[in-house]
Amino acid sequence: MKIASFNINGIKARINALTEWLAAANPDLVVLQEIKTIDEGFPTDHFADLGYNVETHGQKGFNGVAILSKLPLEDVTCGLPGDDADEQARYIEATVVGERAVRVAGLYLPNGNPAPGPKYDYKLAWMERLRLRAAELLKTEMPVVMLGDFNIIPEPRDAAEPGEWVKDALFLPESRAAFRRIAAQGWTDAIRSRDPFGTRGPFTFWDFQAGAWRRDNGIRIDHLMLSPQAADILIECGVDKEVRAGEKPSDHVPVWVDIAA
DNA sequence: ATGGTAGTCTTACTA
Repeated sequence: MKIASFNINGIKARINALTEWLAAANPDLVVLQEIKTIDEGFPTDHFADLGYNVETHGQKGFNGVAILSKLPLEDVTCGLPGDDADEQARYIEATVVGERAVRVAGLYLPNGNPAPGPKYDYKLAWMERLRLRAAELLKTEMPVVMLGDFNIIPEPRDAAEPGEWVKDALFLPESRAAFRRIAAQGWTDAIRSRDPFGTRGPFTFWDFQAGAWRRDNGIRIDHLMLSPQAADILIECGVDKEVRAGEKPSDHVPVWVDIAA
């Protein structure tokens, strides 16, 4: 079962790029971030015609997450538990049943800039809520794939120019510690696990500004976190870097994992 | 110190 994550930065602007990537990569399930539309504005019928079941958790103008899945989705829940007053659409979970049931948690973690400030406080509070939810997911002892745009650069080797990020919410020590605290519950960072001693990249995001793509000034912020039961059945994973060179690209590229499920 | 680019349904805000 091939499970992917793609921050598309606006479904209206990215419908062609997403459709082309789906045809090329043929994922069984993909979680999307930054759909930037309300549920009613999502082109559900278009993706249904391509053979995908569609679940959306949208919001007007900003944020918004979704799941496209060839296999039926069960027990879909929208929103990260822990704050009923949080109106930002950044989290969706579902169970997908192939040869066995897999719980998928798709997330768009707050950016947090500028730091310090209220946006950074929201990021850290959101990560604490995610830590609690992640612990609950591990308790199920199901294969769980928790994936999406984490807006976290875990280590200096995950940035082409780490020095440019030292005051950024994506790389501040407190951000990285919060991410590490979740990972240390028992999650495997799939991409890093395939190249544990790698010294640079692979990157998943290149800013639209300042020629970042041309200069390969990227960062790795889209992550595939596997529960122990999911890590045990890991076959392969990857980053579809070539998508960034396509027509009207997102600033992120897809990341994917293939598991025996 | 600043700017650089892209998306949304704003004429600002987010990233």
